[in-house]
Amino acid sequence: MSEHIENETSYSSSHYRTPDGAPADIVIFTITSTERNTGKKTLPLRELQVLLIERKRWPFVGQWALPGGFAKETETIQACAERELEEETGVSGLHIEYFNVYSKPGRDPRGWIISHAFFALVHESLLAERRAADDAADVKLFTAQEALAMNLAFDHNEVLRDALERIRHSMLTTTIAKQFLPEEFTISELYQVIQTVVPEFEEQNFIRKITSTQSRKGLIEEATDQTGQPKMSNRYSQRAAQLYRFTDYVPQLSIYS
Amino acid sequence: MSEHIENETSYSSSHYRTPDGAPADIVIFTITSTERNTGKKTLPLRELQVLLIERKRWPFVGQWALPGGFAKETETIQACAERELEEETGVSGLHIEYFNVYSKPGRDPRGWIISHAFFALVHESLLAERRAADDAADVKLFTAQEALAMNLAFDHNEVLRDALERIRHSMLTTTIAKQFLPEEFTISELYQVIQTVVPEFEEQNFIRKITSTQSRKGLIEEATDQTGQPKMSNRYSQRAAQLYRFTDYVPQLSIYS
DNA sequence: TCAATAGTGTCTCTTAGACATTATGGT
DNA sequence: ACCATAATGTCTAAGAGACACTATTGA
Repeated sequence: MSEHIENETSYSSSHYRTPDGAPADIVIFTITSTERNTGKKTLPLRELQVLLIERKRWPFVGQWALPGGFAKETETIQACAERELEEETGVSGLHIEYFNVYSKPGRDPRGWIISHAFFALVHESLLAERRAADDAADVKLFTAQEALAMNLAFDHNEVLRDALERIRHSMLTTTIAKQFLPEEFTISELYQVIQTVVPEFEEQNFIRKITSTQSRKGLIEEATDQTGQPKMSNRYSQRAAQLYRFTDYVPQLSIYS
Repeated sequence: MSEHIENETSYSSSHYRTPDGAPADIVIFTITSTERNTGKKTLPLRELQVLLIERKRWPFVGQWALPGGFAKETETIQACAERELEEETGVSGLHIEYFNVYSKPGRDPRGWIISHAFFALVHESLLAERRAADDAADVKLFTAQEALAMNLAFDHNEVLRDALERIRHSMLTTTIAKQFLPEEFTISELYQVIQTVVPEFEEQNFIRKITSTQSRKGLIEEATDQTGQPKMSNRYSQRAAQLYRFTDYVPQLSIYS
């Protein structure tokens, strides 16, 4: 067997070129809801949005980019990403997930810089507050389609595309929908959130399938008040709708069963 | 909004500490089959194995580690991993997949070294040949359990644990089983491969579910010869078994439907 | 009373899940 | 004839999928 690179590259051989930085970039997703002003109560319009920042320094001055920053030697890449996310939202403990590394030579004019990409799912209320509190014009939400059509800095178009693919897959296979919903939500809200991220998603008998606790093994459960009475909401319609909450059940999928 | 790190860390500020290398480590999985020597034809014993190398240099001299090596400035991390995999197997074009980054401070005594972990799925024939052709004693296959119980170099125990979790999940949700199977295989072979990676997997009516093309949408199809006759195999039993092949159908899973 | 959302009835066909049973063919 | 593997029969209960239908209530 041939020598392994890791043996050849010993501690003393510092004549090898080393990277010029290890950044984390974050695709911050949120779903905004805007009221439709008909006379009647209606379901809001929901849109999948991405937070971008306008660059002020070389390289890519004036272009929009994903937020991010360089990791320090004393922290993990994940910690770096969490720190950046907190800087953008003012809140910690949000859902953040690593999804890919970007290392194409020349991707960053500043040198050999391998970027680590995360996506975060944030409830709109957090970003709305943040934007309101800030008067800088260089941070904005764009719809996913808008952002994809822009000419982003670095290879961020590719990063964003990959992130979208990932979130679409996760939306259908995990319970990340809860990141975009209040603790207690109606079936329509859940359905709308799924459709916002995955427009192709369509289930005629959605309410039936998801509430038939036998097959879904209790993915969601009815919300009740202290007296055990079912909690209802009429924020979107005259007729009140049952509120549900996610349980902690983690569904296991399989193509073979 | 506060300044972003990426703006503060401009091209000229090279006073920041930079990483000392960007390696890729590869968890090379294979499934070995060993004949049971009963008089009768039987299904072979299958085991999930991992390729490890014994380190010859500082750090962790004499300890077992995952194969890997440092990326060059002129290649992507993925290309580096593919190169390493080809060095181990002598073959290119194998299934290789990125799954995580490891960046805990101090994980590598040589410095600030952020490692990128891949897993590869290799048919046993490729590694068997390789081992036979090579007289070095520092490359070996271990069963997954053995490897996990060892004290591996760096944080490779953690990497291996994560890789195992990932491959177990992928085995049930994607068609990676085909990486461990010949082009045409029997239902028992497929079942055995799945069970080797995911011992908990048990389906009473496996053959029925997977061959009922209506629900599985033709995940696999019967292998036939030139005349359209079904191809059979009796390598594991007296009664010949139908051979199947994977189609290119990619199943879409959802917890909501 | 209408609009917009919430939810149920009903039907057919398919699938899940559990077990029992039959098929094959070399040693 | 036996054994290990391959495959089918049969039954029940549950679910998928399609569509029509009823329920609620503020403006």
